[in-house]
This record gives sequence, C-alpha cells and structure tokens, in this order.
Amino acid sequence: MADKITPRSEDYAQWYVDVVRAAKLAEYSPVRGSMIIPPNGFELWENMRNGLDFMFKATGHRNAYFPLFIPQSFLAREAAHVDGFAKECAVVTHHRLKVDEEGQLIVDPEAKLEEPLVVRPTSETIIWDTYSKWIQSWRDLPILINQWANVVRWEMRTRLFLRTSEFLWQEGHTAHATEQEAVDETLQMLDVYATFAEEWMAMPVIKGVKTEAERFAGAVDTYCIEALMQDGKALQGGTSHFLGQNFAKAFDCTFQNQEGELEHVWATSWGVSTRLIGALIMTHGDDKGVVLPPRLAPIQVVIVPILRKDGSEPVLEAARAVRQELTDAGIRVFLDDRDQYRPGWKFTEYEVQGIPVRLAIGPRDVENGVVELVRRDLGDKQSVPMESLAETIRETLDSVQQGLFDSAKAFRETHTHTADDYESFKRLIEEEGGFVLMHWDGTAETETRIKEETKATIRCIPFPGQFEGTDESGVDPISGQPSKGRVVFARAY
RNA sequence: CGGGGCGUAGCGCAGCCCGGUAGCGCGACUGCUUUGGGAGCAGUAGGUCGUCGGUUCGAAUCCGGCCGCCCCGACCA
Repeated sequence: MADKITPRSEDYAQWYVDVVRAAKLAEYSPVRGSMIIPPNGFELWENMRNGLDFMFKATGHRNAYFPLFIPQSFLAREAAHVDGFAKECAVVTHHRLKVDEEGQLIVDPEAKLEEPLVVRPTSETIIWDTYSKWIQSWRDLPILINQWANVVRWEMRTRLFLRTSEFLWQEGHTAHATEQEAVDETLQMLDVYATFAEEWMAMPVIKGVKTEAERFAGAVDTYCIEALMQDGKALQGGTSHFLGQNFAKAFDCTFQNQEGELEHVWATSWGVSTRLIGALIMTHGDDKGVVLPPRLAPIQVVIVPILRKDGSEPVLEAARAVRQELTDAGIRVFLDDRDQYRPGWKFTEYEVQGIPVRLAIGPRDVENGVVELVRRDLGDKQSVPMESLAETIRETLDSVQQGLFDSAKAFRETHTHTADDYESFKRLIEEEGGFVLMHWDGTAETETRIKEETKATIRCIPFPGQFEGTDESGVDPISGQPSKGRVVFARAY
C-alpha cells in the first residue's frame, strides 16, 4: 500500500514529515535530533554542493578542512560569539571508556581531558587562531577559504533538515586587508547564494540585512536570503556575515600594511546547510510528494517500461535505446526495468520522490514510435515522438525548472502584503501569513514587542529595488517614530 | 526544562480496563497467475512485549523505579 501522505491543507508539519520519509530523503537515527541521510537525500545534497562549490571556486575560493574539535578556551575569546553558542555546545571531556566491575561499559573517570573540547558549532575560532599564524603581511591577503563539514548545535527541538543537532554545511571564511574588500566579499557571497537559490533550487529569495537581534553572534552585519514556504512561514536560506575586525582582535590576527603599520585583518564568513533541502521540499512539494527542480534532481528522467510476458523484449530494447540517447545528451536518467514492481507502483513511487520527468514505454508506443511523457509538476500525459527525444526532454526539463520558479514566485507575490497600521499587521500575520512589509523605527523595543505579541520577526531589511515602496521613508505605526523604509516581517522557521 | 502522547515482528498498530497458548495489516521470502496508475491467490519465515524490580501458581496485561522517542511551548540556522 501507499505510504500515506497527510494533505498539506490538513497539517502542514505532518505533511513535511510524511514527504521526507516517503521520498526517502532522511530518517531518524537512534540519537535524538540527528538524522540518517540515505542516498536519495544525500545525492540531492551532493548536487547542491557541486553547484555551490563551482560558484565558490569561480569566485576565487579554495576548499580546506579544519578540525571538528575546538579547545574550549577558543570559544571564549570573542564575547558575543560565546553568548551566541555557549548554550548549545556538545563537549568532549574524556578520551576513554572502560568496563567496570559489573561488566558495564562506562566513561573512564581516569581519562579526563585537561581541557574540554567543544564539537564545532561553527569554525570561526579555530580558523582565526590558524589565520593569525598564516598572516603576517598584506601580501598574505586575501585568504579565501571554504570548508564542507558537519557541525553540531545541541538543539532542544529538532526537525528533519530544518533543525537537527548535527548538520552538514559549508562555511566560507575569508580574511582581507581592508574593510571595503571584506564588505564586498560578504555581499558577493550573498549574491552567490541568491543565484543558487533562484537558478538551481528555483526558489525565489529576498536579499537583505538582519537586524541586531537576528545577527550572527560576533558579526558586525549579517546579510541573508529569505524564502517563503507554502504554509506562509519564512525560512532563512543562507547567511553571509561581515565580521569586521572582531575575530582578528580576539585572536590577535594582524598584518603589516604597505606603510609598515600593523593592522587587524578584516573578516567574513558565510554558510548554507542541509536546511536548504527542507526549504526545497517546502517550496515545491505537493500532496503527492516532493517536487525536485531538474538542475538538482539526482534522477532527472525515469523510464518505466510496460512489460508483458510476451514480447517485452522490443519494449526493453526501445527503453535501453532511450536511456542511451539521454545519457549521451548529459541527462541523468534511470531505467527502472525491475520486474518485481508493476508500472502503476513505479509511477506513484517516482511521483513521491519528485523525479521531474517520467517516460513510459509500452508495446503500443514502440509500434507508434512514441513515448508517454509526464511532467511531475503538471502531471499531464503527452505522447511525444521518439525522434529527437533528447531535445524534447532537454526543453521539458528547462521548462519544469522555469515553471517551478515562476509558480514559487507567484506564490510569494500573492503572499506578500503591506501593512500601514498595527491592527492590520496583526490580522495579516494571523490570518494570511506570508511576508508583511511594514515601517519600523529601527529600535529593538518595537521589534521585541512585535515578536512577543505576534510571534513575527523581522526577517530582514530588504535591499532596495526588490519591493515596490520598501525604500520610501515613513512612520513606524507602533511608536510613531520615523522609519527609513519598510522591512520584512514574518513568522519564521 | 514544562505540557501531552507512545514504547508489542522490519514498519504501522490491536491485545492491557477484566492476569492464563502473543495477534492483525503492510512489508519480506517461495510458487503460480498477472503487468498502460501502488495486482490476485496459496504457502513460509519473523517476537528478550523498552528496561529493572515487585505482586501472583502464572504478568505484554496489575504496582513502582528507570530509560528512550515523538508532538506542543520557552531557545535557535
């Protein structure tokens, strides 16, 4: 029987869990808050990683690896950073187990570490300790490094992909001679994320800067891309931080400039995580399952042959020929010729998994020189000629990619509202969800009050030009104080 | 850390109130028939009933302790 998927309209959170499970993207592990990522999920991550990695390298970055364990004292060096992460760190205190008198495996109390090791929640500290050794002169700058790694943040409440205690991500850490160069780098990487989100994930995003309350612990400015999920909640998809000289000062990282003077280095860091997979699911999924954008789908086209006891050989031959043609054209294709499942079962299975295009080839199709093509996003069946099939598929994949982006963008537009007074703001947040644009006086007081009263937070102060009228000055409807422009509010993941 | 729920076959669950041979569905395995939207029939295998203790002739069931997981809140990518 089919794995039951709760309809989105009934219970969106349950739908999400059902879909992740049914599409075999992730499963729970024996340890609370950590997850197993089977091939379906991991190949998706690999494709994301490849896309991003290419862009990182195209902008001059190189990959490196820094250790999982960080001396506890390192984390304490930057005050704001401690505040931000101390509450959610896993700490290694011992290095040995032993079997006790009762035969139980226990932590050996004799094997206590002199200094506890923190499992990295992020790597700024270990990296800046290293950079301080690498950097002496302005000639050593910039340093443009990225690492692909796992990190641990001991979360109280977890959700598959969206918030797990251990997750996979990339973290870029760069060092610069000037403030301007570091700021430029921060913004450049934000652009990389936005491009990736929109062109690869088909997920429209708002670019903006975080308020002080939402800022990364230790950053001067945090920039972000914010996406809107189908249930009207916002999701932060990636962040890029201008760290100023905070970490350079904490780790005494200086360089000698061209005038021979010692200066602190300017820093950035930026990251996206497996959380993006959650964003992808909640941007495009439907009641039948996941919907994957072709550029990221591990399998772009699945071929289902309709086999009969008599005369299935011509069908298989045709299916293999199609597979070859598409493979040669650089399309990721899978021929499911397993006899143990019937075609209907396979149709449903690949819909759950979100494969963008399905081809069915049966005896009738072979006779007529056609294949049946079904787009995952639209679901309509069409018969297309075998002739120049690769081209047809390529166009179809492009069309799916574009179609997903367009409908996600249309959704965001119909779920973005403007509020001019607090009452209608509250009504919009409560009843409509989505992004609400409203004037804000720039103070933490009103921001906190709104959060407490409505659970909505300022997702970002959007860059100019993304919304009509957000850059016009006005009045904060709560405090009556002047506002430089509307900011983006929403309830968020 | 508060509130709620749940631990019984790989997965989902019933059985518990009222103690007495551990069951159902899905999945798996074998065979046959099927195959254009999650096939049908027949058969087979699979269990320390979360854990420790108590009550009892006898505990999945009653009592107590402990452990774990999920959901909702406070906190966060």
